Amino acid sequence: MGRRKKEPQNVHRKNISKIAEQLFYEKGIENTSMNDIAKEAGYSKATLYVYFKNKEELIGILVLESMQKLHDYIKLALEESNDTKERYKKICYGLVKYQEEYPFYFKLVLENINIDFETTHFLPEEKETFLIGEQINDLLIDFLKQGMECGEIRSDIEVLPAIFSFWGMLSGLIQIATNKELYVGQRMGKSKMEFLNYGFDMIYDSIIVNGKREKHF
Amino acid sequence: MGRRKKEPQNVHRKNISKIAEQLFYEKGIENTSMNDIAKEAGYSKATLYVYFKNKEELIGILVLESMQKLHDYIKLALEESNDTKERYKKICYGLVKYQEEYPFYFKLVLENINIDFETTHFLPEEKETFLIGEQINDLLIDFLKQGMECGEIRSDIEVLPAIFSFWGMLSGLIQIATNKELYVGQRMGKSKMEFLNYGFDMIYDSIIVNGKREKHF
Amino acid sequence: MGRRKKEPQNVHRKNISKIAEQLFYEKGIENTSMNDIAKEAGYSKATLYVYFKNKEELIGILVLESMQKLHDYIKLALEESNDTKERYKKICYGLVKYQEEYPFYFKLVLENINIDFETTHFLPEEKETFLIGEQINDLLIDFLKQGMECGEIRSDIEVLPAIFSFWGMLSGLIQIATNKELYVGQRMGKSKMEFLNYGFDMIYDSIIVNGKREKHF
Amino acid sequence: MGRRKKEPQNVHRKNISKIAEQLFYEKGIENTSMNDIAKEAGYSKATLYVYFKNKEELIGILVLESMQKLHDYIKLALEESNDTKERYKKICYGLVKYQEEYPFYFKLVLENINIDFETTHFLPEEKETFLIGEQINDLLIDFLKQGMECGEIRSDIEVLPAIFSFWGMLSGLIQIATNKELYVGQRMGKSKMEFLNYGFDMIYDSIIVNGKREKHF
DNA sequence: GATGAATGAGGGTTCATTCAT
DNA sequence: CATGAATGAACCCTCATTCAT
Repeated sequence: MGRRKKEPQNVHRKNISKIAEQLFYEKGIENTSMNDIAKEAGYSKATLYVYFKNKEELIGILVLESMQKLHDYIKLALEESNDTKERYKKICYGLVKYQEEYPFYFKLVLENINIDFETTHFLPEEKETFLIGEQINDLLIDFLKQGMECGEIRSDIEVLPAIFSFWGMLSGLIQIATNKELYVGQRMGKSKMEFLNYGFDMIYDSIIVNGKREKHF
Repeated sequence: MGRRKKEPQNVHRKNISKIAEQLFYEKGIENTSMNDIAKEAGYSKATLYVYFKNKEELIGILVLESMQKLHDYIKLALEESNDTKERYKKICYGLVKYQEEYPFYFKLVLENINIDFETTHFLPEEKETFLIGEQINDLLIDFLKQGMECGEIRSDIEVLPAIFSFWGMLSGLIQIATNKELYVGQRMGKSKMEFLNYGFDMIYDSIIVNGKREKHF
Repeated sequence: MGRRKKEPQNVHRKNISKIAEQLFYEKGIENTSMNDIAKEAGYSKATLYVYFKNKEELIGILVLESMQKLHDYIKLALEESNDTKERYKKICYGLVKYQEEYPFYFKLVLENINIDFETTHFLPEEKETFLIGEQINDLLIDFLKQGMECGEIRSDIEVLPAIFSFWGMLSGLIQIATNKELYVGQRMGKSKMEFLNYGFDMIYDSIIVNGKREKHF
Repeated sequence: MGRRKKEPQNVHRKNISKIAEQLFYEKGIENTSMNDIAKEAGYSKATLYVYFKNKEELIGILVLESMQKLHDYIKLALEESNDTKERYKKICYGLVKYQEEYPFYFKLVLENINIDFETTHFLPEEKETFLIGEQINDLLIDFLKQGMECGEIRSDIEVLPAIFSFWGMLSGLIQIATNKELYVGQRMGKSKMEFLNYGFDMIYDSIIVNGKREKHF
């Protein structure tokens, strides 16, 4: 293969990380070799190491980028509306969009937000990752508080536990919706989005004030 | 080393899979080599291949066993009480117990229940795994239906979607409770179990009939 | 290639280390890959790792073995005679023999005897290597002391510095005799052994009591 | 980065070889990559290949340079005095100085002087290296002959063998003094230089005429 | 002349698996 | 049945070197 056209560094990094993300998602990190990534991306194995110090850094950067994206999605969702339920749904959709765009990151992020608290050794990227995770939490805390202030959300809710429960439930829901999309379609006659909406509403019901629950569907 | 005492096949399989399970838990599947398992279990590496066709089969069987345990836990949970909320909580605790006992498979199972619909190639164990998954679903469907019949659970609920939502939410919750146990403790002053109870109650609230919600905590 | 005949472990280790020694000597440690060794020895690369934990261990064991051999040669030399000069020459010949039999070790050993004093981290082999090095020193110290007692060797000599000077001179001499064998032959008309004897005598002259020097050659 | 100022070729070669020399010393030739050299010297990796055909040539030139230095040291030593012992000691100190300045090449040179006789392939630099080696020999031959003429050095000595023995002994001595500096200090209470002087005197004793030996120390 | 970019070849090491016994 | 022994294939990573600009 001939030499590559001169392109800005960044293009190559993007090329590579894009492919890496794909392969990591499809086969798992451990089962994706640098060789695989190189071949699939059309570079030489050695070239990967020109753009990334090692596999670890490649992963770290992937996670970091994805966290940033996730943060942006949620921030945007909250800015688009003032109505609590609408904002909630927008957040959910943001999460779904994120999951669809960065399926691999999705899994990773869920496993990593804040977890670094327990770790003593931080790579530079990991530190940043942790910070963005905190920012996302702050965004959600604000959302919840505002919902409570305007009387839409139950005031007996504890903010932090609720946020974390949210995270767990929503991500679990999205995960299952993705993994079993076909099954859901065949057995329930629901599209992934329909199923998700059902679940999102279930979750919302759990936090709104008593009188506001609607009959679903 | 001399030959091993003649013991029923099954004993050896159990010995091996027990150790494997342990190691998989401690170090992850990818980071546990057949060598590790053999050494720890006190067999020769080659002997592992007498009892298991390959690593994949070993894993498959482990997953299968764990699914069976999960099924048993849930079945037991449902038999222990007739009160809907109690049964619900018992199911949740069963899940937690399962997660603690088979932390490693927890994720695997979540990704595997039913998903095989989409797969063309089935190992024998995978087929069984799938069947047990179905049985678990059936158990939960019955639970939900009975809850609706006795007027505790909202009747406007669609059974199948609700079950799957449950799965997603509960597993997501448990996952996060486990991954962030330390964080939860430090920032919320809650133990893992306290946090989980909070979340379980949130979820339950979403399915019970309107008037029955209690103030939490 | 078919499977290997069953031979005692030790045979394989010897096979491998023999070849390794050869290659290390010919091309240097750094320029000899495990692959080279494997190919030359007729084993698969992976097989090397059955018999040696890694390259480092292979080297370490090589050094250790060679030190042992050296020790034995010197011990033998000292036991063969009681005459100081004879013993001295026997030691020299022992060194030469050792150099010819283990040319690679020769270099290594010279660089390693005692040097580990300066190192903080010891591999098990390194410790042993060091100990054998000390034993060799002790042998030589005894020899020198006995020579002084019987009035053959100058009594104004400081034992330890003399031993170390010996080491340096003798090994340097042998090294050059080996490296420049051809040159020595062509330019001096001397065989390697003749040249060495010349040098050995020079060195001996420096330690004997004044009146005993002979005219050389 | 902008282009480099136009400077005479030679400056760049010096810059590079200076750094290379340093790194080779610190980490060894094998463990010093062209990358390391380039970075440390502030050039691009590719630029190194503008000034040196390859790593081998870079090393060759370094060796050559060092040989030249050694030659100069010895020449200077001989010019500084007419007294045989003084000249001898000056030569020794010249060698020590050389070893300290070019520790890494010391070994290389010892292995390479004249050895190329046996080699069929000569790089241009290697040829020169060989010639300087010869010149050094000539210097020493003259020294020895003059010492014999003035009655200080034993006349029964064969010049060429003695020279080579010298080389071997002195270099061996210096090598050991360097490798075991710490050990020598701890066990003998001697500085490297004290130890070396001891050894140098021992060697000198072996070539002077019988009556002139002094009691040492 | 100087360099950014790229790479083929190879480094040590591990692993799941096989086969003769 | 159980295993010691062996290995092909793969893994992450590094390096000297080249080439278009």
